[in-house]
Amino acid sequence: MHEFFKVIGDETRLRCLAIIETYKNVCVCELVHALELPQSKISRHLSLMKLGRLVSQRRENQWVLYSISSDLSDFEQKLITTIVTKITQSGIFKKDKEHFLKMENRPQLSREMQV
Amino acid sequence: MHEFFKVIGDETRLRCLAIIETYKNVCVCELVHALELPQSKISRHLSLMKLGRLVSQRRENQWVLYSISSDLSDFEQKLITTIVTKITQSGIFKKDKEHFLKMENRPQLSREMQV
DNA sequence: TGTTAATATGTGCATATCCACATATACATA
DNA sequence: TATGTATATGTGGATATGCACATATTAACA
Repeated sequence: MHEFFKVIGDETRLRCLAIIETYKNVCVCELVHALELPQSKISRHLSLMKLGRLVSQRRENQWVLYSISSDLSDFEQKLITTIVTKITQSGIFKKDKEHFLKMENRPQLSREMQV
Repeated sequence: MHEFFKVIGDETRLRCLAIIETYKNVCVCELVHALELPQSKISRHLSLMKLGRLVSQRRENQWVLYSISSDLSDFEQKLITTIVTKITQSGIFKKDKEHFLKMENRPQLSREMQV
């Protein structure tokens, strides 16, 4: 249980989680644009989140899409929803979302939702 | 926000939090007995939790009583309740509680609740 | 096959975290 | 004042974490 919180106890990972939870299937380069951080940094944090079973990945052509892991417990699922809902109100996340949406040539990815 | 999760992203701190949330006003030596860990370890983790504003302390005679901080946001308060309720079901916490209750010469402290 | 875009990883470094052990401090009481 | 109990902290060492930079890997496509 503490492992779960350890994973989200980092700003970069929390911001990634919020974008992924919001847009459902997000590739690395979109996160790089949204958070304005080096690609290697994003990639490594995603690896950690994958190790912690918070997210899973699948490849779609040249992109690797990350999404919230489907084999989380109901408790963990609900926690993520609750937390992300809260984060969404913060200034940082609003900027991340802006940057995400303003990204030029955003890849056409299969998403469950477009916000 | 991630700071909050960083604090509870540690097993010792999560166990302390659960005992404190359950028994309301808990001294260090009770936690030492409950978790069966060295006093200095417990004390340091409590310091971290205090730094993170999760708990506050007050002295009562020779004891220092820790309790859940009262100036947490509603959101954080509710999170703690939710999380502790979940932890309470785990084997580790049941043992901690047992040890807490079996402690000999448990100091007579002012508690809001006796479980 | 060569090039480009997307992603992952090797590496070295700085810093943070966690721990045990010893010691200091605070309080109560004889 | 001396002693015992409760708590906090100094210290050094082991390990983990986070980062930037460079490079490797994978896929698409000319």
